[in-house]
Amino acid sequence: MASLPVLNQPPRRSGALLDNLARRMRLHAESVLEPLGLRPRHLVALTVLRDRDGSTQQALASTLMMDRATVVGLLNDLEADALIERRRSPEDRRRHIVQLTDRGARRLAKAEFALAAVEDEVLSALDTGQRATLYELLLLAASGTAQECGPAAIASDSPC
Amino acid sequence: MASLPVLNQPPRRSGALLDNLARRMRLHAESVLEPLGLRPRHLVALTVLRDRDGSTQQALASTLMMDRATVVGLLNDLEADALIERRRSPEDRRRHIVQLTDRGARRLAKAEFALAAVEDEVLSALDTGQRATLYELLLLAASGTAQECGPAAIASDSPC
DNA sequence: TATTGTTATACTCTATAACTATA
DNA sequence: TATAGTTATAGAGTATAACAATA
Repeated sequence: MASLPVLNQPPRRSGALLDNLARRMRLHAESVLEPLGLRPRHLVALTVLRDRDGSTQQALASTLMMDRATVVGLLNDLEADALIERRRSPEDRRRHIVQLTDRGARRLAKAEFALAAVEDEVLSALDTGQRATLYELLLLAASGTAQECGPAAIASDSPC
Repeated sequence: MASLPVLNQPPRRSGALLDNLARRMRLHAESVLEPLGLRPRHLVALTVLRDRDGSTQQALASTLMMDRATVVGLLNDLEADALIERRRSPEDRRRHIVQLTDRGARRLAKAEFALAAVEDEVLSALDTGQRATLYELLLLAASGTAQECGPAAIASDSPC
């Protein structure tokens, strides 16, 4: 009978690799984003807001898997630079509707253009096709799940 | 003449997606790793040490893209739990050779086994084949480049 | 009473710089 | 003089809890 070598290997997970690669990308990106007055977490937020025009802060926090309070500070930065706008929801005046401004969209496009060099360097071991595949898988994984769970919900095993 | 729609799209980058997905994975992983006395960054270090048996702290810092000083604290945690060992290099007594202990290897395997559920949840939008592809691409990207650059080196544009 | 956004505070992770020892 | 590891300190990023406005 043939051996089953796969069973003898530890079950290697993507988590640690994902952590490591994200860190490399973030460190390289920081210096590129600095002249644009942005930090990596700002870019993540802007990217989400582009795809989802008009989000409440709460919904944004869920998508980013950050606390509401953390998002407040993040949006303050972006609003101070007029990259996003907050307006009260007419239906529910407790809510703020957050929207990317034209200026914000332009800044984001500029940042993504500048980040091409960073991606080239960090993903230098991947060819063009592999990079495209990676992007598609990341997009599918990130948007497909749509986990509306914050850290607290995860820890408490709530269904969310 | 046919239009070139691709040119009209902003050049979307993987960086933000990578950040977001890594964050989701990390948040979920934390609660699973807690009973094992580990944190996500410990797992990243253990994973590297398994593949590269006998590394100096400096080399480990380069791979993890962390400062040497940060690695010291990280290894202190792991050594206190006897998951890694430090011994002086005979050739150069300034160096510490870091090695995964048997106990450390067992703990890592245990953690990776426990993290299967986390990966199932965070990558629920991906089927088995897609997850395997993602793992392979991440592994290739992370190990292929072998960027021996720390944050300082990146910022200063040194060749490293 | 529950929810949205906000503020104030504390904690974790990390980088920077100064120190020791070896080279 | 340069390098490996360590220590001490400061900064960024985040979560938690308490608060105000609204539902």
